[in-house]
Amino acid sequence: MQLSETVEWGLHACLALAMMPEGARIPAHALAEYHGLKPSYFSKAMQKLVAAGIVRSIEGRSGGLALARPADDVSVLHIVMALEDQKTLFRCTEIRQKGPCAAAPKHYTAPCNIARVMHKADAEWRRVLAETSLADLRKSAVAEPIFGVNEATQAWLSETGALRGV
Amino acid sequence: MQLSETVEWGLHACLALAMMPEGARIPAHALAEYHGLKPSYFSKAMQKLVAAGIVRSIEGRSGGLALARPADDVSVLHIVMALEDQKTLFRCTEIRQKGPCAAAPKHYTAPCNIARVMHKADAEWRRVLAETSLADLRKSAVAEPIFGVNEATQAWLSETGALRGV
DNA sequence: GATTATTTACTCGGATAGGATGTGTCCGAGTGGCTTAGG
DNA sequence: CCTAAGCCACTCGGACACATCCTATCCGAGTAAATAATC
Repeated sequence: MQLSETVEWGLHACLALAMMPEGARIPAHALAEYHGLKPSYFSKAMQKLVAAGIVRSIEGRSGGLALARPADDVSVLHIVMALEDQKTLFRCTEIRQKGPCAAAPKHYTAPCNIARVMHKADAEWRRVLAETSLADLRKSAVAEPIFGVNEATQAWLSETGALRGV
Repeated sequence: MQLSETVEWGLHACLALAMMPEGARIPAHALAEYHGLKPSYFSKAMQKLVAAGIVRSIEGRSGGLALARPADDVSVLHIVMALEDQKTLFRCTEIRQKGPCAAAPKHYTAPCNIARVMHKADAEWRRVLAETSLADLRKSAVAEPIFGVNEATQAWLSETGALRGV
């Protein structure tokens, strides 16, 4: 029942993309290496984000990945749902309509009280995730830098030449 | 990432147990048949609830299952967590500490902003589930009866003799 | 008739397969930049 | 020197294995009731 590990990857990757200057792009394998992740599987997660219209892929020799929309228009929920195939946490199979004592289907109009609670919790979960955008994450990330990481990142980017289109 | 189907089973089963008179018990296979579920796998879900101290199992010839605690002391969250092995939805593997640009571990004190958002959403999800107890579910279930189900249930119980210890 | 030992039917619980989903890897199609030949 | 064609390196995307967890099933250990034997 746990979220796929690619959710964490995708969130960190999107945050990194949001930190890049406008018009810049970075290859998927470089983004994976930067985060210490397996490039092959990481690219699969990126594919889902591309399919969802969150990330844009530039093909060709100096291609790479970039955000497809402004960071304000991408919420954490968008990313999570894209990577989890838009599935809800709880699924109601209407077992109350099964069994020897069930009534005719016409008598079941409203969802049962159990499904109501579960869906309410689900909605609250999504609400929190929808409240935070990539721009918010970028803002707090900038406000709370980790010692030396920014410098090391700049050096690594210029050293490897992973950043294109600047 | 979806919750196990046994979550729905366990919730409906616990609600059914909460509807029973004090001191009564019902065999697991009868509870499964009543809900139209596969008895063998259903019993596994019940085992988890027994291990969690939510359901009590009475052994022997006229044994069965019953709630181990008053319905007020069992929340929906308790049941869900028992069936999902107490796991959190999101798991942070601290990938920010990996990769070529990461700083020394001593510099990572607070959780990262991504983990904060995810855990906050997780907490809200749990909060909603913790707010509702089995007693609440029973109350609303009694207030919104489905046409004919109560009568059919009483008839089925006396016909099969599934209810013991009354 | 009451008590006790035995049988028996029925319960839960764990050990054991099968299937779906998440994880991991690889290679090919396609594109844009670089090289090079020509004007 | 400038232009244009061809080559090449590099990109993403999908096709292909492996592992883990969820799903499903069965059978055995153990218990309490029912039964039978005894006092």
